[in-house]
Amino acid sequence: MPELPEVEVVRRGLERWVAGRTVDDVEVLHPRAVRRHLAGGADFAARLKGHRVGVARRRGKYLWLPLDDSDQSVLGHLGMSGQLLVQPASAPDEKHLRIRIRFQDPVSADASGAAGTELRFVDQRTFGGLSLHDNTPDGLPDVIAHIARDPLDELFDDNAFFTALRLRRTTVKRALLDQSLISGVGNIYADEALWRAKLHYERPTSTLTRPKSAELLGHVREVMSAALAVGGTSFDSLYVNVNGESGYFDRSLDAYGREGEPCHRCGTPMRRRPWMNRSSYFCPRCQRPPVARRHP
DNA sequence: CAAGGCTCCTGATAGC
DNA sequence: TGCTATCAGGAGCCTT
Repeated sequence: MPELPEVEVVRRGLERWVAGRTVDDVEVLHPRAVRRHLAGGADFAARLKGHRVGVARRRGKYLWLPLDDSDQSVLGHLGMSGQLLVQPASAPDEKHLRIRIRFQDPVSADASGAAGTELRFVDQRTFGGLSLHDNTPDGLPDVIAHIARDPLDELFDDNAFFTALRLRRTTVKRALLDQSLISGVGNIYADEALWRAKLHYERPTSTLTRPKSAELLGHVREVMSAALAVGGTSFDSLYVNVNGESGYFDRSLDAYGREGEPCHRCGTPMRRRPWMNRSSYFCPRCQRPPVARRHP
């Protein structure tokens, strides 16, 4: 389940292996993988062919490849189970291969070592996909203009985030997952940051003090930076990075997936609660539920 | 307009 | 054994 750190690992892989290469041919093997490209798979393939791709960029969980010679970008989202793999063209197709992008490689071997490889979008659950979009003046694909900057973005506005939290009538975990407020945080790192901050997931955002909000944001940054340092998290065989390597940050998770196991701070068995058609993991002692107020 | 719920999808696993 | 139910969940879209 790729969140910001995993997507950043993929972005770096794309920068290393794909930047500067020219698209030779595109095969769309599953229509759902291009469903955000409204003109369809054939149009997507035709429009990409012959274009040179630039350095991959990322905002939150979205990443995109700017096309050097146009004002458009190939936008990608990994969804639940998406992978972008750089594979030798001779490698057998993956079971869930959805899109293949071949490049025009020089006949003579170049220094990058990328010659002879192709980019593959593999996705079991088909929540992810690729699509082509016009860029905004900021160089952002237009369809993600509503996505907030992520907490590792140096232009992320901490004060605006605190103000928004105070004004929202919602709970803290919903706010962390709201990509228009702060992007890149998913269910796993939300639970991790809330555990570190000793905050219950249903705490109303309007009751957070500025220092507590700052502390929470600091924990979000720390947990993401730690994950990035080890190459992202992997919980099953579905997620691997751009070169097919699994991450291993899951060994150091404190909350997510630890139902019944002792809290790493106080030893109390961790709990899991159904929440928004998914799960929230928390320590019932360290993360006390908010006290209901009769007249808010 | 903000907030919250629904839905898309496949495969692993549990339970009967 | 083989079927069904449940769970994993990002984010667009719809309703309230």
